[in-house]
Amino acid sequence: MRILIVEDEKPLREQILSLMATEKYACDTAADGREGLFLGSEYDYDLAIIDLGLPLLDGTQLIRELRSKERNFPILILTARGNWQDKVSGLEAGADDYLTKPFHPEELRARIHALLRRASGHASSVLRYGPIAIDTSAKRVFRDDAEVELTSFEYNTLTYLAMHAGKNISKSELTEHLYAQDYDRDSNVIEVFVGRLRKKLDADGSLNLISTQRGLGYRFNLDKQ
Amino acid sequence: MRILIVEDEKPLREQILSLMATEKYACDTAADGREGLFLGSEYDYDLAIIDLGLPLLDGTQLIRELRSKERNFPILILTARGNWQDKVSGLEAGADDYLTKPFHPEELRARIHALLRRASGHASSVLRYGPIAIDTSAKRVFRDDAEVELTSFEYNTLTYLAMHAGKNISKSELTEHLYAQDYDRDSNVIEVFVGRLRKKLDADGSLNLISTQRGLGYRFNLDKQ
DNA sequence: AATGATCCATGCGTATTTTGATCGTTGAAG
DNA sequence: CTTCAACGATCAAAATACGCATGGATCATT
Repeated sequence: MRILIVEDEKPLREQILSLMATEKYACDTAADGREGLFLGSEYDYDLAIIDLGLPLLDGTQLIRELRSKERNFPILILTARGNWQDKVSGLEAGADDYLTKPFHPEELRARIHALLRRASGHASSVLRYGPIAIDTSAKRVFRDDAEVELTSFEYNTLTYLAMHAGKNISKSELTEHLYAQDYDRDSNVIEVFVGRLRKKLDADGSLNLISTQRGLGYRFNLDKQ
Repeated sequence: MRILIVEDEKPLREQILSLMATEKYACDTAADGREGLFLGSEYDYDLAIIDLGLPLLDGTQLIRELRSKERNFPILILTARGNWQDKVSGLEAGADDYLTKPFHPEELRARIHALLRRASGHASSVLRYGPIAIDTSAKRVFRDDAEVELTSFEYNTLTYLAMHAGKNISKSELTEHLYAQDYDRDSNVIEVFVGRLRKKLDADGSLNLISTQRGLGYRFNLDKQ
């Protein structure tokens, strides 16, 4: 999951960033609205966290611009306490949720998790695909009720594919969502991780869990239940 | 599109209903929260419009119940003017947008459109041309509901032609769109791929899927639906 | 420092793409 | 009605690019 953080106050920005890091989300940051607009227009994020009080381009305006460009990833806005009008104008501009500063890290984590879950069209936090179950809140994976230990990249790769079950996902789409901005594109990490996932979750290949469409990408082949 | 309307005041309910009728949406109505819960649990709507002030079961509670039952169609809530707390608790319960009463019919229409559009953002965008279906987000192609496996160049050639259905597309236009700039022009790759597409998708030629306009290019002959 | 995770380089096998040779079609000119 | 030339279709072989496995290097975390 790739997240855009637009926050002008450095300490808060860093705090959010490190929180996101513990969750293993790939993050890009912007310190003002204009930079946020650039990044948000340029890349396909899974979620954006936007402070409403921003220099150069107001948060509300930023959201409006992003929405008018058909960027429709979920947006969580941060507002100063008690500033009802701001929240509402933010929501009106197209934000999906808000959080008042100061906030508990735990709460931010929960809201982001909820937004990501909803955005992917899954209501429950346990995704079932035949014998494979993914608990997205605990970040644990099971095959036939036995837990399969995955590393965080293996887990992220799997969930991204599973949340787009049936679709061909190109390697570049995977790298874009699993890694932050500056990532060396020509590498075969993705192949390696897909290989590991196949080995760990479908060693004998009987599930045909992840198939490769040469030139088009990978496809998670189990139906959601 | 099927829409659930939960509103206790009869005049307003009728007004919304007639507005929705002009939009050709199929609507069910409920006059209280309990009835709303029954309908919302029973049927799979594309959207629900819910007034927060409801008899028998509060709107917020209704939303919570629906969400807990994994009904995740978008929900638009109606609130009395200036009742900030209500909006927020409604959004918190799982609503997607809100509108304050009284409202302009035009505004309700716009918001519903926006919500439906957003909700369909995750549905796969399938282009249908008679018996041929192209799922552009999954990059998969079907003929008469059976999947046809295409290679990436075959797929790209097909989608380019299909997205310009009815028009003559010259071979040079195709090469320009399928290849990076400097491509060796005198080659018959395109002919080969068109041949493969015809064989895979219309082996007996009964569809006349892609016709050749000698000297001008190729034409995809099915109408978009 | 030790452990585990992630990343990178290599070589191999194979699906896909490209080529080139040949054959079929078309439409205009003789 | 033929002939001809230009264009497109087809096929199989050749070239290529792609993905995979593997093992070792690097990086992060403890």
